[in-house]
Amino acid sequence: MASITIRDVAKKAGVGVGTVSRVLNRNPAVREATRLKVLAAIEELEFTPSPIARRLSLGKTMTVAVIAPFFVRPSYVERFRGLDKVLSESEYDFVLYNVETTSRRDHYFRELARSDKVDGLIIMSLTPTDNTVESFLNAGIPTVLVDAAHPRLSHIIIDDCEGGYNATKHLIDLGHRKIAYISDHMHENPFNFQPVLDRYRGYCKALEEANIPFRPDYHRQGELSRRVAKKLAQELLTLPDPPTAVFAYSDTQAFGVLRAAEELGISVPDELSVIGYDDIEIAEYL
Amino acid sequence: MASITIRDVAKKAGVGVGTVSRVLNRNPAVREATRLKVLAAIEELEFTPSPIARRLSLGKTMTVAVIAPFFVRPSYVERFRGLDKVLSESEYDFVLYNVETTSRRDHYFRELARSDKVDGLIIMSLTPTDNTVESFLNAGIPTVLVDAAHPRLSHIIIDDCEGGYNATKHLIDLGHRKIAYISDHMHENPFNFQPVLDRYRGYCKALEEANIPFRPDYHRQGELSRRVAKKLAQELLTLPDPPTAVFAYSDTQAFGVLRAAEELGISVPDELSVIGYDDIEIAEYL
DNA sequence: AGCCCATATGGAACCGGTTCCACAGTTCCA
DNA sequence: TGGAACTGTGGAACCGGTTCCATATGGGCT
Repeated sequence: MASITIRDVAKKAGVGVGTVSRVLNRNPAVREATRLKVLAAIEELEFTPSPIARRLSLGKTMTVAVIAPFFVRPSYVERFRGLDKVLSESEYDFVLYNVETTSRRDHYFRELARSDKVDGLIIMSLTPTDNTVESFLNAGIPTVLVDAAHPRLSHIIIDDCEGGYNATKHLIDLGHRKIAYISDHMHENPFNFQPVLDRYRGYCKALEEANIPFRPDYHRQGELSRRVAKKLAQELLTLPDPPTAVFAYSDTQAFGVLRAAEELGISVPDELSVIGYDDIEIAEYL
Repeated sequence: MASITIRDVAKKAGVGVGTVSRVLNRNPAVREATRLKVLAAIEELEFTPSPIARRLSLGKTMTVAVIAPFFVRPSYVERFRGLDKVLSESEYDFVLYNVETTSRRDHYFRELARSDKVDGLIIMSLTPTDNTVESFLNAGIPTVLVDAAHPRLSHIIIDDCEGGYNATKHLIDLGHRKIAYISDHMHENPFNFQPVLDRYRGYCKALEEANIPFRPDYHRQGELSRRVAKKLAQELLTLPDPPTAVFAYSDTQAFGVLRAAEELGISVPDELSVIGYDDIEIAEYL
């Protein structure tokens, strides 16, 4: 309650505030005897330093922000686990900013470009504009993009074009020629998700290499949900000339495809090959 | 960068710092003309107030902490979405503390009992000791438990005993008498998860009411994973007198049961009834 | 003994807000 | 016309740390 400050400790230990601060920060220029006196006072008063005051005088926030769209999706959750693992061993907190609309995204981008709001920024699957990037750089905030790229920022990306290519190639190698692709929306794609475009490019490239003409009726787009994917798969599988294989943009959608096949009495993998993407934990069920 | 403070604004607008602060806080005791002068200066200098300094002088942290075990599990992720929805509309940030070991839990409990670390605390599925609760109350930190209870704290719980009862009763009503239960570990249960014990009690209660004797060989415990649940289900289904229905503690485990049944060529639901718990999103696939 | 330097320590100033007290300027009524 | 009451405003003090400068102390060297 009535909080105990470094000054109380200093008084009790009969030293100056600077000395207490040095003890707290493990500054070696403190005589052992003094250090013990201070530690005893800290112990006795049950003093713990105020992180906020520390942040103010240090000019650091000890906070890393993570901006991610749709953070309930399994592939993000897995990444958070990794972040947590590293950050929980450090002094840093991590604050999650979930983005579900472009206005929310822009809001956070503006907000966090304040140099004193966060010390570091991890942005997932969102590509900031040049102006926004400029504002991060000006504010001196280290920023890393994951699943997105920008020439002036560090980034980690998956080669989704290669991934889409490999998935499609695999189906071709299995002997398929009629390969459909169910993807997320490519054009009304509010965040310009790079992976959506890349996997599609990979799909086209693999077809082209195998001299299989691209069939627009084999490419369906829809919201990233099992329900919608199931509907799209039904459309595909009831075409006069249905595909023999389906490449799904995400594992979630692959489940929808499986469900549709099941309902239509089409056996997987005997009559239809299905391939997903992401390898979320539940995928093991397949 | 060279950050702009409220004093710079005050000088530029030709007013005192108190007035600038009042404008920022929408204090009505400021004459309109003055307010406009201040706003113009703010605009011109591109001033944005430092949240940390604000927190220090306010003595509030504007932060809500959420402590949860195994936050990658779908049922938690769904809850975070709800938290995010509310908090993102407020001025508060939310910081996630993931607990995977008891030492981590105790660490956070100790750490966060500092009155100046967070303004509020949400604890999921973990039951703090009386001493810990005392420390939260002393520090004046509003605390809410979710999926756990304590006489001195607000809490939200699911009646897991009732849930376990209903699930089991449903199977009994379908005509089953040989009902197995696959649960999480009940005794080497590091966090004393209440639901684990309650669902079990509900299961026993339903059996008892129907005069079905409890059979220890029908109750298997194991780690909360599909893989382990599958193994346990295999054991159950290959008993000399196998159950005709399985109640799984979680949906994740129910998937394991389905997988085991499939591999053994046992058809669900014709030859075996399976019921899960939680209704995570993927469960719809069933 | 006298001087210099290294080491330890005290404490004021600072980080950038908020708050509260004091005071100036108006308004209003006796 | 004097003064009480009210409104707006300036700015010092404060929140609780860190940092840096000044000073005290002690040892080693000539």
